[in-house]
Amino acid sequence: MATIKDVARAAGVSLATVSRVVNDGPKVGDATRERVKKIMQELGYRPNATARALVTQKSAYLGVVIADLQAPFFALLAHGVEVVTRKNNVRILLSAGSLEKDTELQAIETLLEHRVDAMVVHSKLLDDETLIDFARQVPGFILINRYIPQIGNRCIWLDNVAGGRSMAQYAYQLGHKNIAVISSRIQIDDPHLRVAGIKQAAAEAGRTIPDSMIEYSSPDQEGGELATQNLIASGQQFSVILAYNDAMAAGAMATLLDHGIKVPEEVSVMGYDDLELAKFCRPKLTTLRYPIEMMASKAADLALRYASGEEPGEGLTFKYTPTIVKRDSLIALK
Amino acid sequence: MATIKDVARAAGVSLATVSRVVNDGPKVGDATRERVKKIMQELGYRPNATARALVTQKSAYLGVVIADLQAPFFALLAHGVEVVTRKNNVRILLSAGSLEKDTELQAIETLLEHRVDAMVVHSKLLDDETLIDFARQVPGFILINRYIPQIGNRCIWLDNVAGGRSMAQYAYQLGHKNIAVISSRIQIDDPHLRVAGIKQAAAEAGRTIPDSMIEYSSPDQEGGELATQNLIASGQQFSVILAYNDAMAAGAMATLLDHGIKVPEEVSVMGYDDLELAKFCRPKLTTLRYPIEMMASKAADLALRYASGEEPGEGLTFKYTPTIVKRDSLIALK
DNA sequence: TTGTAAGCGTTATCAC
DNA sequence: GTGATAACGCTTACAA
Repeated sequence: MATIKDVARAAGVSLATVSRVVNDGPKVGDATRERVKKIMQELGYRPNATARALVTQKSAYLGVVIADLQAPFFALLAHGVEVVTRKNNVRILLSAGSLEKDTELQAIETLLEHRVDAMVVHSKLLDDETLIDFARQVPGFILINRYIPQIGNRCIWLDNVAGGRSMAQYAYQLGHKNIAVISSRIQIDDPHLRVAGIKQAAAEAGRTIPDSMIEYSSPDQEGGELATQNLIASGQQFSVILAYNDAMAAGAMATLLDHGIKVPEEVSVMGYDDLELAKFCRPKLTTLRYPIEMMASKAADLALRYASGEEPGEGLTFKYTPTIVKRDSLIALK
Repeated sequence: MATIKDVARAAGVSLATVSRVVNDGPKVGDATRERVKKIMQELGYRPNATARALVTQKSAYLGVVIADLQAPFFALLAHGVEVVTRKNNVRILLSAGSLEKDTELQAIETLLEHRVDAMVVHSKLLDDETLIDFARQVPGFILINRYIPQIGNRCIWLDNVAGGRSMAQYAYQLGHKNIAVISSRIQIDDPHLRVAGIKQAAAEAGRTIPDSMIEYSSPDQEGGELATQNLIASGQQFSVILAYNDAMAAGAMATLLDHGIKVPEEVSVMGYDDLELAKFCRPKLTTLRYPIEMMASKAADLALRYASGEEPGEGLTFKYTPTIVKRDSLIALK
């Protein structure tokens, strides 16, 4: 592939001049400029971004660390980032960490070796300390879906307690008394926070949710089915199931239906995330909207700005609160 | 950030020695190796991948060009690539092209400026010529979802004609006589090829599908709804709708149901893609499986191998054929 | 086993 | 306006 040297030679000018032309620099004669441009065209010259990054000390890369592109949730996250990188003429360097501590660390380290200017990191397994450390090293380091007080202005996160709380509040408000919960057994904070929110709302309503009404399972459709089977088998009475996410909710609905229990007439179901499937399953899922795409865009925007020298505001915080999306799977209790 | 120089100085050795340690090179004394490693640790040294790429002339990047991470189809494609890159310790550089000719070109050019070793490109708008040109320039250039004979061994593609054909064959086989089609109005080849396949099967069955039974609309749920409304409004008789993709099929089912037409008892519906939503919508969608993830993995694998010098076999071809996934939306006509 | 030095393709600081 | 030339951080012959 042709280099700047080849172009210079062919055009009979110096490297410096070609460089100026490439970068639309000032102080180049019109005639020279045209000539050089023509030669670049002919030679199919493409400036080497790697070399450029080396000398300018900025890569124009934004690193993204997520678990797995297969999950629609992460795909949406990545898309939110992509939209703003495209606008800023920055490239995305992708690292999937597949929900293991070492892999997550590895993913971040690799990105750093590639000297990304900025990064948007989704990490649930690394310790606060490690993450704080990275944040101190890299100005453009932004955490998404996690809040660490010491680096609060580098965190974009969803208030999961508020989320759980508003789910339960809504159910109580519609007259439901016996709430069942199907949560995730994955060892991260989110499930606990959401359940805590639910319990808080129960307490505020002068009620309690017994532990026997809370099932933990894998956070997918199958997990939702299993959890719901357990709930039904236990013989307990409930008029609504609050799910950890939309997939589990869909699984719950399928299982209820299989048992001849009408949704939402006999038992209502509520999801969490508002992914595409919430609109496609039947009945359409009433759920909590997780504005992950918007949050990811915000994260990318912030990462890029901090990377280019902007100082993070002191007490700044970027907390998002999920909102209820009313569809057909949750109705008032008669 | 510490450089190799800093490490060398602190360890009292030369650059070369440090470099050898970093690369697990041979001929380094054990004592020296340990000392250098310790210093690297202390200094938090991270080899600069950019500099390394410059001198070795290989970036360890694989570029991916897709339209938009928001679409589950493309997310799956990206995931298929990611799985392979992770295994090969290669990084993904992502470029979204959002279905515009210039943007697609731009995306490829940018990737080339970053000197990706390999690339997996989804391009529907660029001319054959342009693409052939890129393929000749870059050994690791692989096209996905498109077939260009001149560079057949660089193409991973789905046989859309066979796809359309098997949809219609299956419908005829189940006793359906009047087939309606809802296709995509996007100006790419795929819709035409699929419709051609459908017509071919019709001809083979001694039937024809009048143009009035083929509706073109946007390839999403809304488009499916619109197309189906038109079909119903036209007053024509049909017992099955073959859709361009799952989203349109879901839209069709919704509209049929809204009109009090039972699916599949009165009208059957068949999708194309087998995305997640096919399992979540009700009735569950009978559809054609598009093994995009597997195809993407194959593409990445191939790209990486060609990039590292392996010669593309001469007559090699990588054609995939979609298979029918039987669920609940399509039944035999009584 | 270790060190020296050239060079990868750029940009940027000086001169002229 | 244009041209030398020194970096940028690393790898890799070639010497020692």
